[in-house]
Amino acid sequence: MTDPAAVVGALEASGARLTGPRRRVAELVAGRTGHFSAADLAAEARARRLPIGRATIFRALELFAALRVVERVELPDGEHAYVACAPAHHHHVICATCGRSTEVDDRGVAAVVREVADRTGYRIDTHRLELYGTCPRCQAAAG
Amino acid sequence: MTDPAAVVGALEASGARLTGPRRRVAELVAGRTGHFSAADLAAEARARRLPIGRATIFRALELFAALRVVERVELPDGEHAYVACAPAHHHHVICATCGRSTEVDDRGVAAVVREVADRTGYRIDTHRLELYGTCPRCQAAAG
DNA sequence: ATTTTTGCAAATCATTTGCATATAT
DNA sequence: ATATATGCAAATGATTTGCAAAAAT
Repeated sequence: MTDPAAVVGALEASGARLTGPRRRVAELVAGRTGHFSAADLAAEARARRLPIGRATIFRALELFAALRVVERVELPDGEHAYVACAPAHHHHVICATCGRSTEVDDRGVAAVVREVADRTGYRIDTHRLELYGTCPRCQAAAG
Repeated sequence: MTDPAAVVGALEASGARLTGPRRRVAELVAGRTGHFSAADLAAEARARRLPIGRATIFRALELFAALRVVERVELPDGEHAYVACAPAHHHHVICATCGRSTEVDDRGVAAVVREVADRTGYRIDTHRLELYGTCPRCQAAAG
């Protein structure tokens, strides 16, 4: 549950046009707590009778990803999904039970990256860390 | 460039049947240094006139992934690919230029995972770390 | 003999694209 | 006005599936 305004703000800042469909996609994205697929958003749009074309959803998500207000992740089973996020480098922990995702800052990871670079001789430009588990709430529920 | 015998051995150990097509896929996989897609293997099979159906390649890769002799990764651009690997927990550094991949052990990552668990309250079951950069050879080539 | 695996072609699914129209600036 | 974004429907591309035939145990 992000603030839709954050997404809208990023759009304005980027110079991209603030259109109705994009606002609607932003709203759908902001309303999500966990990870979601393009198809999920399309289904919700259909259910809520929001006028947004399927292609537009893909294009909006691509744009949002470029603006870093959304991040594309791969779930452990190989499926593609997106999560809403703050525009800074970070990672996510994803709950396998409810799909909720929580952001994690870079602390510690940078050191790992440095060490890997030293040990392998690679120059490392990017990395991606995804963590999967059970969130506190689902642990309590299962408890 | 893995040993095809390693893949074959894993097959035997798992109780899966050791068939001609699977041997051939194992050989194709073993001959790869970097990451590859199912389509890459299919193309090579076609070129070398190895009799393997497209569906069988997908099925074999799925099996190998379950046996952990291959790992499915997502490249920075979102494409799916596979890399051959030893059946233990580890990560990969992938060269953005030549596609070569190098395995990295878990050192350091475990600590990061622990810290994230502490900070977020999640119980963390799995994680995936992918690193992208330029390998030593390509750095040298680029001058 | 029995069970698993294969190959093919058809089906499915996600994503992309062309293009004329509509909209934001 | 002008550039950009949209919607649709068609195209693409990857992966999956049904099913009868083939091969491994």
